[in-house]
Amino acid sequence: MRPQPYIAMNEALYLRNPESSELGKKIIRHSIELIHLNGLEAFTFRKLAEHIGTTEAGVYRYFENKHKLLVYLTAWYWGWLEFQITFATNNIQDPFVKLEKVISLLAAPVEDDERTEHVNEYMLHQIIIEEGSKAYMTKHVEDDNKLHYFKPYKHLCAAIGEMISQCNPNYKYPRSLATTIVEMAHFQNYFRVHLPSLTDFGPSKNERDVIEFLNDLIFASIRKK
Amino acid sequence: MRPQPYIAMNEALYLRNPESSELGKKIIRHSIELIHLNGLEAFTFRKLAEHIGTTEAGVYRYFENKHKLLVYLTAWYWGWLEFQITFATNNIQDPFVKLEKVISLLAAPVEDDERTEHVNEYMLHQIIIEEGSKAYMTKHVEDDNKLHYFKPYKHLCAAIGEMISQCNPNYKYPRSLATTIVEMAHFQNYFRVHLPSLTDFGPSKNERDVIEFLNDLIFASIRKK
DNA sequence: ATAAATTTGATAGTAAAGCTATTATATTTG
DNA sequence: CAAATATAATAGCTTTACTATCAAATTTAT
Repeated sequence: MRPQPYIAMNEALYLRNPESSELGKKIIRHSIELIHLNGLEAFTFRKLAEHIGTTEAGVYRYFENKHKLLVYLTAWYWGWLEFQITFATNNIQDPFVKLEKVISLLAAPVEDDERTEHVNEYMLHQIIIEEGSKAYMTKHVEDDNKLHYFKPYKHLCAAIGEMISQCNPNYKYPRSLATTIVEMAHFQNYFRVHLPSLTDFGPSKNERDVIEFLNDLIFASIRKK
Repeated sequence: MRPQPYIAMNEALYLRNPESSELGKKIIRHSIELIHLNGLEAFTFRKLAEHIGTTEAGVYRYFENKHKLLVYLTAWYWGWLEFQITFATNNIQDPFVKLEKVISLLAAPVEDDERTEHVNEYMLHQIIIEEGSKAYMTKHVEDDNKLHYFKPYKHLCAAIGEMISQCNPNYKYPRSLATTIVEMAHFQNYFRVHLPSLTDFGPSKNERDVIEFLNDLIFASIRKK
């Protein structure tokens, strides 16, 4: 019996809660579809509105601009993923096994979670890989950070850092290693697909290779000494 | 006696070679200044033209659009950095020492290279940290890749991968580890400055911490077994 | 069941970004 | 000095990003 995931969202990210109405849920569902299909650059509120069958002004009533919508989607994703991780590692005692599980969940393909009607997690995962870092790679990161936009991401990284410290309390860089795991889970998969010569995974290979690489990298550091 | 660095640029990146005229060099110099100051998002050819004292159309004669200009700047940076690395590791025999030097060059602050009149490498380095991944995180990566836009980046990563293999011919992921070094040298510095809670480097700490983290991470993997 | 409140749709409009074209004037080069 | 090339000046067009207004529809509270 898998419980219904509840993702608490920062209210500063939206003008009207998209989960509270049909139009709002449509905005989420179709923005994921459109960004997944054409990328963030080509995505506009006008195109989204046309796609949904509403008006531009209608979308603007929910989100101030497309950057906030992207941050909303990334925050949602990290919240959802931490929920998955918590659930999947709940009854694992060994922190090494726990961490291995986390690496798998980060680097393996994500399947659509049917419990969340209006969010396609498969597509959202792809969006996070391709556009996720743009959420915080801006001149206004600091402001956004003060408004706690990145809390779910930071919370997840902190949790992973905790696991690392449990594996080896003397390891000096648990948080930096945690962000390395998270970022590299995505970057290596991105390179594997789009710029394969930057990786050691042939074109025919799959995500297992990325997971093996990360396991090798991370546990060599943690186990050392 | 440091030799004059010559950075060979892919001609597909520009309409007119910016190095071939005064206006062209001004475009490079001032776009670096403006992107460094306000970020890529706020940067437009109109503002650049005003800043230089020319017209928008004048800028468009050199670069098709701001994405190609960004790719040009990143390609230039990676070309310049590989030149620095080649020069700095030229008479080092030990591949471990070589790799350590590379990590330093990647993660330490960059000073302006006075041999290059129209490029401020300090600012350009900051731009690469903050905007660099946007050069290949697009829906048209594959097309851009076919036109060899990312050659300098890939060439540098390949060279680092070579060094890793020299350190340990049995290490299975030299190229993925190379991209991990390059990306993390930038990401950890970005997080250190803008989202410090994602790292283990306090706010007062400097780039040395990032270098130590990377050395610890990389050599644990390579030396293993 | 109906009045009040809220949500949505339709329409309009503005400023800036992104890009192209044309012609005149400098400047360089042959 | 003529020819070729580079730059400046101006204009214009489409799209993006965003705001405002008002009417119609739907929900909710009494």
